[in-house]
Amino acid sequence: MAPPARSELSRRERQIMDVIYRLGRASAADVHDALPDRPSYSTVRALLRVLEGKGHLRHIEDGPRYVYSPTVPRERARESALRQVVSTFFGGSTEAAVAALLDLSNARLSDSELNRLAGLIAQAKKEGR
Amino acid sequence: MAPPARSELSRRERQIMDVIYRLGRASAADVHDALPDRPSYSTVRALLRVLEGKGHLRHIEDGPRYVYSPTVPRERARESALRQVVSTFFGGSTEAAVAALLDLSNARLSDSELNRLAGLIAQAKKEGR
DNA sequence: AGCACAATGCTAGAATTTTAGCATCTCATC
DNA sequence: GATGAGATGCTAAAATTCTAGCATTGTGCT
Repeated sequence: MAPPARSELSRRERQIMDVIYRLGRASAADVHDALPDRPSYSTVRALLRVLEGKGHLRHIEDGPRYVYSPTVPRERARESALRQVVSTFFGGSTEAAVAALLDLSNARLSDSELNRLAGLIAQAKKEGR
Repeated sequence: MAPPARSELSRRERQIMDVIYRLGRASAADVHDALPDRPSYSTVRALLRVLEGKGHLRHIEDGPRYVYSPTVPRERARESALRQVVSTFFGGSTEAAVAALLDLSNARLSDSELNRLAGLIAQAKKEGR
């Protein structure tokens, strides 16, 4: 019953899962609005049903409409996503990935953010992790 | 002629691109070996040709065989990948993403790695970025 | 109770993706 | 220069994905 790995998702399925992770939870209309190359509303609903059938999504009823959310919580999903990126693009080096993140042109971290990160690193060092 | 966005890739295409980014460059046989649910060798070659046609890959001849490499260099591709993850799973917060990376259970950064990162952060602070 | 609005379920067809087989070519070796 | 191993190109068909239309159901308002 475990949801298939993300790498098993088809193109549209992936796009939809991304939208839902971005929004946290979403109605069919929300997904429809956010999707690139918007297919018909009807299509979106069909895909949501497929994703639910495969165990990627669940829904609750909010009045007349369904609100979908991922079965794999955001925190776990993003952990996998990070691992995937680190392994595919950074040869497994977390350090290199962090460095690249700090370099992202649109990153523009504020001083307080940088201070917090410095704190996290200091702590990691202390813990001998 | 620009290669379509990564989000446009089909399932197998994506898997193949991941393999090639992981390896840097790869022959059809390399890709075949690394692919999950290994399809036939012939299938892999067909997909490589498709990806080349779409502008994602190029190849050079190495004696009798083709060696494929991405048209978008690793550095640019990984930047996009990071942006994508940050935006989808971290609400656009680079800080949160870095914190999550440091937390990855299998990360185990060494002291020297942590020191280097601390240096990078100090530098970012200095540069007022 | 009746009506309009907005949602869902289902189903079938189009389009794309994925697959494998077969013919051909090249390189190294004998 | 003939042969075998291993590579590629092409093509057609299976499988999956994607799509939209239509029927139905439910909600809230008058």
